[in-house]
Amino acid sequence: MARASRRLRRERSSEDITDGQYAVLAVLDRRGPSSPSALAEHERVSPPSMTRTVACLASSGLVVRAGDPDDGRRALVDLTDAGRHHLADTRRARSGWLAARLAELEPSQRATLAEAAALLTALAER
Amino acid sequence: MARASRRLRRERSSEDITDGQYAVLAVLDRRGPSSPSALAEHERVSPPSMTRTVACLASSGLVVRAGDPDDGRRALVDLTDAGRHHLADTRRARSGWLAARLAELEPSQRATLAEAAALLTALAER
DNA sequence: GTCAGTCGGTTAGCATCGCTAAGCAACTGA
DNA sequence: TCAGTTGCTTAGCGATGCTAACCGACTGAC
Repeated sequence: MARASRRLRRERSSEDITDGQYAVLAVLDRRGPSSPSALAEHERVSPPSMTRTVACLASSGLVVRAGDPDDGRRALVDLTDAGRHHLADTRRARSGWLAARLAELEPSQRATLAEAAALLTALAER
Repeated sequence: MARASRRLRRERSSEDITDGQYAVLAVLDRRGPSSPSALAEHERVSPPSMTRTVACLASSGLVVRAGDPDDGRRALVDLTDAGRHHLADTRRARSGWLAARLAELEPSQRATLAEAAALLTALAER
């Protein structure tokens, strides 16, 4: 996994958004506004790490932080329109190399990878 | 993959050897003495990064660097006895959590993960 | 034989990303 | 009302990745 991750990273080196930031944008897109701690738990990262990631996205204008009206401690992070567009652009850019590699595989091999991804996701939640 | 990696890392946080260092020890054990550049290529890492990893292992006495008698530029990295022992210890320590999680899966699911690992290894080599 | 170019490895220095410790403000319950 | 908890952030460290630049050893053309 580590070797594959490093190999993949090489293909994305020219992008202006990091891996962790992209993951957060994707989660916000799929799940809607989320609190920093919910994002941290989902990504299996400590709250301070998520604070930093969110701060970076916010300073780029891709997300906004809003206070929860019911609980002054709580914050809610949400995508901006710029964030949504950026997510779409990044998705397009990232699909290139990996999609080409996946296309070279047998359908059953792609299925194996998909199943393994689900297993790893479940494993990460233990 | 990123989430699973971070989850796994939590289980190893108390160890005295890092992930990359462990990987290098394992490669040396399996393949025998190797040059830094061969190690770097295998791990999909830049030569300077591997230099640092090897230097750290060497200063811990787990590997030794020897010059190639035929080519003065070349270096060969090899395990010391301490390195071999350390590798065995670390292997034992690391197997705990993951082995327990894997034991909870169906045999077919473990097979899926094994196949996926092979596919990812091949993918990393492209 | 020599000297320019290449090659393997390293050093220097930077960015990112993970963490823990500690702080602050908001909430909660005895 | 006030002590404890909770959610988030700030501060600061360590590990890991990179590129640029350097050095000594080799190689090949002359």
